[in-house]
Amino acid sequence: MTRSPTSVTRAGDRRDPARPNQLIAALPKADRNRLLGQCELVHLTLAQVLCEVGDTTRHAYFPSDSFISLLARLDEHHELEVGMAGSEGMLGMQLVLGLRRDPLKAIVQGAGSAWRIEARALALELERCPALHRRMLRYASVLMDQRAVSMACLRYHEIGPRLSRWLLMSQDRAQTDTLPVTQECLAAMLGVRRVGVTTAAGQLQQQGLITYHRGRLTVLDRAALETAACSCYAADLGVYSDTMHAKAPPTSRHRR
Amino acid sequence: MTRSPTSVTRAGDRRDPARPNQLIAALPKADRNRLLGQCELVHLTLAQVLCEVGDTTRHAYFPSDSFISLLARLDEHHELEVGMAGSEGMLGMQLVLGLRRDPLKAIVQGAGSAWRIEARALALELERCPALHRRMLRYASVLMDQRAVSMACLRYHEIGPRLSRWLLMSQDRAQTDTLPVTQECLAAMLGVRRVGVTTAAGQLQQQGLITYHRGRLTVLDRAALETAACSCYAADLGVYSDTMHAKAPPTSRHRR
DNA sequence: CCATGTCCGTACGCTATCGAACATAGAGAG
DNA sequence: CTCTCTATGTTCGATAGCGTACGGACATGG
Repeated sequence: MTRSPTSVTRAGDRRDPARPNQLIAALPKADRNRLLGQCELVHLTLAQVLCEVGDTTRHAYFPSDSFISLLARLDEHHELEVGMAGSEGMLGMQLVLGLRRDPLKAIVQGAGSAWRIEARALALELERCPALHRRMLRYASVLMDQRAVSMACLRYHEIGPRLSRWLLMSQDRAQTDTLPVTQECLAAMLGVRRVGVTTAAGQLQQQGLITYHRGRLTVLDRAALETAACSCYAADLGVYSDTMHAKAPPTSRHRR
Repeated sequence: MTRSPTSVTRAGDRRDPARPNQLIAALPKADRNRLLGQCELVHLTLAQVLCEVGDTTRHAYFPSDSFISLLARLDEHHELEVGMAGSEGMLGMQLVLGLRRDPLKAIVQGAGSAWRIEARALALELERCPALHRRMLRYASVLMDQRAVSMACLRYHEIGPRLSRWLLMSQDRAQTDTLPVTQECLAAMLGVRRVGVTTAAGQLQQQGLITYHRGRLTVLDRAALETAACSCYAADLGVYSDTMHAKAPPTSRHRR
């Protein structure tokens, strides 16, 4: 069950093999090791469903080179991605907030490995380690703020820029230029028709920013893609950076 | 600065004069009184701006019979309501999460009173009172989940049902049938044109569900309005109820 | 009583997107 | 090698909502 954190990295793909989860990596060494000692390393396969709305949460996941999409469902035909979790984040925030009911559907969008910890073990660690708890709560704040940004984005931005943003966010988390996504899949994430994706992606391809073929999409010109994306991509990064690196306010620690 | 919590209720309007803030009311009596002792009662006036994005948070607010809209801004002309806070909630969640930067713009949508506590005092109380902290974190979870619901709603539901939902949510928080809102204001909240509101509200009025005139909108048939609203209204209530009343998971308290 | 500003109704052209359907072609299985 | 499935491209009409603009009704205050 518990493995040494050094047995963690996996060879065989073109990603940075030493990439840790950023929520864990920045912890004090003792806390980090104790937490990792409670985790097991699991491999997440593409399209794997990690949880459905209403499930009882068994584990939290800290992706290293995998990443996960969080989906809200209205009904059969209407679902929408409301967030992503890669090495910068986690799945299972509800545990940090004291709850054990999965609020969203989670599917693996990028195959790879992740640290998995049991709900109970995480709860114990959170009690035991204030630094961990503080860091997770900051990430909760990031999630809320990013969700607000995404709401405005969803309302006011068009498919092309939103698609570009999605590709950039995915590329950041997948750490690879080639993403295994079909247009059908992209349409579901963005909450638009596949035809809309065909049009938008076709334009990006014509401009030489991306290329794709039967479920393999490759980013060719990342800089140009950043220009094509809406401002929400940069906003998201800014929120993460500002929030996670903000100075602690007075009395949020016993001394400062 | 500190006032007796019994000086709190105000006469002179048609709302339930004894309505407390629900986040505070359910606390153990000692904790509740200590918290209220740190609060001051303030009157919030319609359209008052409580904070802008990026401000340093000075206070948290616990509305009693007032309520507040939370707005995300992309630019001058594009803003969007991403949440509401009435007696069921609070403004200033970032303080609970260990941050002092306002993530959203907050404006008073329904005049009335609220308890206000200084950022530092709240932080101290949160450390001192685990029950308070737990309860606030649950509310954080509610906010996240409701935001996910609202995202899907924004994407897939039409103006009419969304308007109906907004009116119901406002009525719940205002505790009155008549709301002081113009169509211009509704349009800004929903992220649509005023003309779109004119059409949708006109239909609701024709059907006898509401009536309005120059900035005063009255709900006539609440039951019918609930039918006209999208499912997200009920979903929101369900999320709040389920989350706030959920049993604590194992080890989220030292004993259970 | 008039002037001004706010609020609401209506109208016009336009576009992004929808929903559905059909055609083509590559990839994988047998 | 063929067959089948999946991914992609294309087309069609329909529509909800956009941006803009104008006019009328009403309230307020001098």
